[in-house]
Amino acid sequence: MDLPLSAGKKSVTVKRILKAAASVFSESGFSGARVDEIAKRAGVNKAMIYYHIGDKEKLYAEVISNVIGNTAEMIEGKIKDIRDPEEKLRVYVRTFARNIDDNPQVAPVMMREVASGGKHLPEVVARDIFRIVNMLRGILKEGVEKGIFIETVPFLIHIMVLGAMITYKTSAPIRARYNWLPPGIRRLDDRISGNIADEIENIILKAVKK
Amino acid sequence: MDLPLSAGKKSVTVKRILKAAASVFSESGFSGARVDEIAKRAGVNKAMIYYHIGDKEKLYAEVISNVIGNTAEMIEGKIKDIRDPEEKLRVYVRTFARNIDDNPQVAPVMMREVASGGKHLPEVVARDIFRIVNMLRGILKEGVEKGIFIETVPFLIHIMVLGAMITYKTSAPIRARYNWLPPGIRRLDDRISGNIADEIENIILKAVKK
Amino acid sequence: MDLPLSAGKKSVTVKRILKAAASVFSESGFSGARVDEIAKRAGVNKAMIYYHIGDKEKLYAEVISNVIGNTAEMIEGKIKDIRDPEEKLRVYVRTFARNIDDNPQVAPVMMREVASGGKHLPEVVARDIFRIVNMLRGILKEGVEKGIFIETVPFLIHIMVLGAMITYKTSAPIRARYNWLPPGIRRLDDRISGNIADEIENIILKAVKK
Amino acid sequence: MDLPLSAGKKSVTVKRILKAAASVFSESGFSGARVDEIAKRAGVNKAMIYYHIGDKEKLYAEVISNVIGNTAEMIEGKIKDIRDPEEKLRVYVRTFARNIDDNPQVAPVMMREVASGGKHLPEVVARDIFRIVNMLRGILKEGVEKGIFIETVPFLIHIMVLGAMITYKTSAPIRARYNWLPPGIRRLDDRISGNIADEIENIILKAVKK
DNA sequence: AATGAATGAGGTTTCATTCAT
DNA sequence: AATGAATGAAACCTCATTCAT
Repeated sequence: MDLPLSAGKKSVTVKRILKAAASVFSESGFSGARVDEIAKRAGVNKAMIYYHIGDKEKLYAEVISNVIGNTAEMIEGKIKDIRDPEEKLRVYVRTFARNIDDNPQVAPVMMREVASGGKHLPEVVARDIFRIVNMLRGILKEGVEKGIFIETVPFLIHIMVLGAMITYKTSAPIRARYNWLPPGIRRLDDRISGNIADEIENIILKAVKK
Repeated sequence: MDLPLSAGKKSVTVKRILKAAASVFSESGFSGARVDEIAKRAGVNKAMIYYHIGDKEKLYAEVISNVIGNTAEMIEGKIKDIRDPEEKLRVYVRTFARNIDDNPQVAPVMMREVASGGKHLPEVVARDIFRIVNMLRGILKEGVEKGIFIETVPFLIHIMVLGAMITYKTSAPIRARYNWLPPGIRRLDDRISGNIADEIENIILKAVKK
Repeated sequence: MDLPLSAGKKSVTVKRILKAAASVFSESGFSGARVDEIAKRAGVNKAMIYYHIGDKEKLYAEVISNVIGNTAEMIEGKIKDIRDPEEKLRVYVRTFARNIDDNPQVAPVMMREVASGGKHLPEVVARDIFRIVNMLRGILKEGVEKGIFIETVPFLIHIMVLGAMITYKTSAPIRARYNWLPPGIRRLDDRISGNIADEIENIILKAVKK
Repeated sequence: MDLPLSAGKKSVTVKRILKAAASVFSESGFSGARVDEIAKRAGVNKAMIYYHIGDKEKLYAEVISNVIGNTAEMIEGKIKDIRDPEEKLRVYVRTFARNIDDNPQVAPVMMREVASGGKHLPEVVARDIFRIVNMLRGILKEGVEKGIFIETVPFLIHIMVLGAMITYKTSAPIRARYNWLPPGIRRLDDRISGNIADEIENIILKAVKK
């Protein structure tokens, strides 16, 4: 499945800059990122970043949009043909997991963005996220109406899924570092899709189902 | 109940520095934080930071230890006199929530620390966190043995609780910003203790109970 | 004859930085030198020093290499075509003197470097100095074999020539300062080449000859 | 033989400060020396330095006077009862050597002082040094009159002795560092008194004698 | 006399941004 | 579109000196 990062008719230079920027920002955050490092990884001259994109803030905004925008549409696509609310909820969780796995920058970037109070979050992206929560509300509501789900707070369910996933994902390097950790924690894969997503799916569904 | 931030026989100056540092680091992260700003908020000459504590890295490590260390002991204290695993689990969740509410730096600092792959996480603190997960494992295991819980992955349960709470907490300012958000999301209090913690408690227990 | 300071294909900016650095370091030593002052004298933005060369230590090492490296080769060139050991020794002394006169930074930089136990002396430069002593040993040995010199300790001879010259040279400003000094001391030129070098030459040769 | 460093009725604290200062200044020079380090080595509180002595410049001046002042008198004492100019000259050299050996700070401090153009040299000390040169002139003149010495430039002779000795002495740690140096250079003791002083003595006398 | 804490000026280094080519 | 060099502001850190006790 293709990922939205660097889509469209961007020049190859711009694409490389954005890709490099995404990786540097995701590793170091906005203030920790160095424009020099981004240019180096992109294999382009630093001045090109300013020429093609703009200053650091502009660049960051661009990255954010690429990395955590456009998720809603993707999930919507996956869900629209499904009837059963339970199955919809399962796909919702799974798609989320897939997205986080396939775009390794999503989790750290989002975490930092949240931690900083969304200081750099473009409103477009906020709206996109809201659309996702809304979608979930629709699923849950439908389930309640059909008598298979109990009443819950959709936003909380969303936060639990999202929070668990990004925390799980980003904690992988930390867990890998300490060899005194038991295998049950340390060896857990850093992929969410698969076992972890399944487990989350089950927990959420058990919590939500009548 | 007293909170661990700046306990012990530290001089008043050191306490003020650590407090100021905690707030600045939690707002801006390591690279975003300005030593000048920390000194200013502490009402202290900048050189005093170096005199009493050391450089920025050392200061950050100190803050981390103060902010997210010593949580294990606190939770253990709350739980040790309880018999019933279900009640233990509930108290576990509630205590966690209380801690996050009372120490507003915990959530953002921890998120960023996780997002950066624990680059600055002192091992002591990592061990402390592990102790917490271990405690949870004990609770869940006891519940399984007593026939009231189903088998689950303790670390995942921990991550769901933790992830949900810190994400919920830190997302408050973002949610507050957009007035096009429905009250159900926007007006949700930024406190976790109370409704939110209750809801999380219920979800987790429903997911875990036979 | 061209002097080694700032030779090669260095950019004009780098050359200016190194020249300014040499003069400031030779006046004030490593700790006393101010990067600001070096930038100012070089007519260059301070950041350029870091861009082109590196930090203060690196800059100092570069200066040391330029200032007191490459002396051996120069002396070797002057001596290789001479047969007579006595004449060789005379040229050795004279060339040394010329070098110290023409590169006013040599003497103070070397003195301070020695005084500090060679804390910043790059090994390359140490080897270069050793080569010089070795050359002198060759000359003295040849003289002994030809029956015109007595046995001496080459390193000591070297130290006497070198020590006398750099001490003489650097003491000039001090001598000039006190007008109660007799002309025989005070007015002595600060140039070594000429009278002073002749005198040293004669003393050394008288001491060494059978 | 007692050395002049910290003589008189100075309090024990002052003595310790001056001793510590001498060692730090001799290792690091004026700008490189840290008042903190001096206080630490003296085992006294930093403020005491200002209370008892004054600022860094004052402290340095004090050290200089103690370290390289009072040499003239000592040499005069050693020489005054000797008749023979040749023997006088030998004792002159030997006493110098002893002084440098016994006061390890003399050589580096003097070198740096010379290298910096005597920026911090108190005039008293300059006069003391002049007295030494004058003494040497007397010896040489006497020798010439008695028909045993040839005409030489006294200051140059002085510089050769002094320069050789302090350069030899301070170069010891550098020579010790490089194990590729031949034993003839590397293993040479760092003491001057004895072999080295003898050799210098002989060279100078051979150069000076008719 | 002595101490630990405090101060402010200034030093080194970094970094986003722009310029000239 | 692209580059290497340049800039200035600001960040971090140090250090001589002084203060309060």
